[in-house]
Amino acid sequence: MELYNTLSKRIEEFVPENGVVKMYTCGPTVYHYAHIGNLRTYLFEDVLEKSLRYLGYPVKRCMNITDVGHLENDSDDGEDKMLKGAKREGKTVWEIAEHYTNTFFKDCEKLNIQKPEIVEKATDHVAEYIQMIQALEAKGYTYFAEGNVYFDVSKITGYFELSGKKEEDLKVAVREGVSVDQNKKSPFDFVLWFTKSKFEHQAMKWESPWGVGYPGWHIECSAIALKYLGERVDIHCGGVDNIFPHHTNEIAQAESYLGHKWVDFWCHGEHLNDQSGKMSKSKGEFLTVSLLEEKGYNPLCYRYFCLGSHYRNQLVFSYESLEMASKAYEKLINRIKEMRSIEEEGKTDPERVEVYRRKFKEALANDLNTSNALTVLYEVLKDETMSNHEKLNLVDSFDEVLSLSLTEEVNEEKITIGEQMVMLINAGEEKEELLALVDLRMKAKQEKDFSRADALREKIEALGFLIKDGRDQILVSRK
RNA sequence: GGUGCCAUAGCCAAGUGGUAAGGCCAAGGUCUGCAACACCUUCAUCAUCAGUUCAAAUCUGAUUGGCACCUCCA
Repeated sequence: MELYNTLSKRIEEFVPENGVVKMYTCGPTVYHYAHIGNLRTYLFEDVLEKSLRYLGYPVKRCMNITDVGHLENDSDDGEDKMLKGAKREGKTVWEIAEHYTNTFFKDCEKLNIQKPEIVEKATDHVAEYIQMIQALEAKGYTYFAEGNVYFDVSKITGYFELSGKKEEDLKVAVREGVSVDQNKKSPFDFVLWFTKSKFEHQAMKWESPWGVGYPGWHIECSAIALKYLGERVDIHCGGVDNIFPHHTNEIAQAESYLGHKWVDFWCHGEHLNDQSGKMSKSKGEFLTVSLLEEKGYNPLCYRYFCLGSHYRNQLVFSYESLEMASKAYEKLINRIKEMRSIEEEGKTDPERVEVYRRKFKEALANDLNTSNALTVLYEVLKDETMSNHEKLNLVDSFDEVLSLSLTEEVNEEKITIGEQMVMLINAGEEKEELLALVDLRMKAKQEKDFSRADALREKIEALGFLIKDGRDQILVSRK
């Protein structure tokens, strides 16, 4: 598989160190709802994991839940995000963390994002952080100033490798609202452990050799990854914003701790933007999965929308685009549903099937070209030399990666009313009622009472079904 | 100020030197009592300029425009 590696800035052949791919993905900070931009990264990671499996690599994946408060910035005047969330909602930080962790996974579920095999909370690993920081301290990579333990960037080389920046080019505190921590020897030094809290009600704090406090915001991922995946990680993912400083600092501390290279591939997902730029929780409309649902969109439309683009391209969200994706997705689903309802004894050309399977794999193996993978899906649907049965086998197989719920079981039933064949798809409990309406409508049509027939069609639609007058049969399917 | 990414039809988007995939929309048509669905047909020379080459959307340089990163962030 070919994958873009942020470390080398190029596409490289990915080969796991030993058989199983050890994959670490930075998880959410659970202080608020995730917006669909946040979710785009998890979507990318989901597709990556599933693609690896599809291509034959077993995957062991770990993700953290950041439930410990991170400061809004590294200096003294930032606000603690968890605490801010708690204040906003009148809950304890622990309640906030639990609530938003749950909603995060619910959102993921709606987008068919599989929960990673290992999910670990930051607050459950304080002992590991302390142990790691102590080890770094013993090796001389840290210093203590004004109550906080800092990582000393000057002690290592290659600090800027991942970000591809030059130290002299980096401006400190260039963004508004970011101020410089005067205790640092170098502006790039970062906090490993805080003991100084200006928050009187700081709820999350722990005993440590440096005093009561809480961990810095880079140490958790490294420590959790080390504990569950061992000393070498094949792929470490996150959003592009994590490249600097989060992942940069992770490399610094983890490799200093280990004394050798830690992560082989760094993979980053680009952001979802709105028309004015990067989507954020504080600016513009707060686009959540629930909001999309409220507006009548199936969350999987959003998944389809993202799959149509490349994970390393910035993608601009607009309702127009979502609408397009939504239509395309519904069409796709209906087309496949219909295919399932039509029995067809076809001739088999195994080579043909293999060609598509190979093309699909090639698309994925080409740095996750999901857009082309979707094209292969459409090619399969269009292929006239294959039977529906074979096509559906491929569709089901592709959906292991695409996860667009293309494989949904169709409950079909053929019923003859008089001379007319009626095909019911997913009729469920409304079956009898539907049949009665279909029957009435047929009679109305025979009597050329079209206004009555139309009224009956509307009734059927009101029940949530579509009726199609085909040549050989009337098709009634759930919308 | 520094750095990086990007610019393909109304929209999304593939393409990485050999003459523009795919999807949505739109238009015309077949079917239909009408409609929906389905199906068929049509719909771009790739931001601009210059260069390299037998050949460029694809390489080089410049220009213009957009976005991002430079300690909240996916």
